[in-house]
Amino acid sequence: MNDDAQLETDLRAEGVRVTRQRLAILHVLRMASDHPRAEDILNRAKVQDPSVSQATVYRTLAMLEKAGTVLKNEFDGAGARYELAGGAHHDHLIDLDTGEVIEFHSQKIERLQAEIAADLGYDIEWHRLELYGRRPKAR
Amino acid sequence: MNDDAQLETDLRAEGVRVTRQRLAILHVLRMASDHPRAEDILNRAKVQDPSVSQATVYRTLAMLEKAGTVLKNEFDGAGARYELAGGAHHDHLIDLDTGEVIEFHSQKIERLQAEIAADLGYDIEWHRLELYGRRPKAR
DNA sequence: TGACTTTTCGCAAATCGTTCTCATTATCAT
DNA sequence: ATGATAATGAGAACGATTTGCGAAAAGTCA
Repeated sequence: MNDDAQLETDLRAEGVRVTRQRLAILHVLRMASDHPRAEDILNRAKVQDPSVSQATVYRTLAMLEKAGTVLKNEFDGAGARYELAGGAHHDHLIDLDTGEVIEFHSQKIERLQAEIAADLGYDIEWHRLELYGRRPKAR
Repeated sequence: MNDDAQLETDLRAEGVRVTRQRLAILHVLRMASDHPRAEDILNRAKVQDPSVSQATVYRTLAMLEKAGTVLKNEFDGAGARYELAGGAHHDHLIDLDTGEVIEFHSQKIERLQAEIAADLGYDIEWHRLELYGRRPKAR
């Protein structure tokens, strides 16, 4: 149901112009099961519409991020990696050997974070929790 | 006891040449109670030794990081911020209004992280936990 | 559909923090 | 002191991202 046509409708609802390039980028994000970088998104979008440019990818991602449609992750090393928002909140575990990104969520940790911040006199606006590890070699 | 002279001794022990610039940078780190950026470190080090250059600051920080003497934090926005290692492990809470960095530690969260990773079949190599918040305005 | 206004686009140049090159200088064991 | 070698300063180079600008599309209204 939340197909490309739906995404298009959502864009219009926000008074944003629907362009071929934007649809191509959104399509890429919808299809992605990994957490692609801007460069990956550009390459994949070009398959659908060769006219998409780097600048447009960045501009569109920034715009979608502000709109809350995509999440921008700045993991360790290289550039940012993106994912479509929409699901439930989650944190990430990055496989140091493969670069694979695994999503997880812990209500307990979230609660503890809020407690800690409260004790220090703060309200959390957002947080970043990333675990970097490797799968132990079979022995 | 862990004064500049001590730091110098440590450097020599690792077979590293002790230069004026390196001592100046280490001195800055020792005096810093905040989490300065490379640029701040450069400016402060220049007070003690005007000959220190940007390149040397980065080279020295990279070297000290590898040696485990300093910790490099890549918080949201701008560039990396550094701190002398040596204390106990801790995570950070960044004040979104002032940029101030507050350190905290939670054994419970650490434990939960390890559990989660284990459940997913991973050993954590390191992690990054940052809380971004603001002090609620008095009302 | 055509004429018009506004947004978006592609391209190339500009940023920004950081890293590298390389000729010169400083450190340290002798 | 002297040489072998490592470290330095200045500036160019880098990689990811952003921006300025004239051209090309999208949305509007008749």
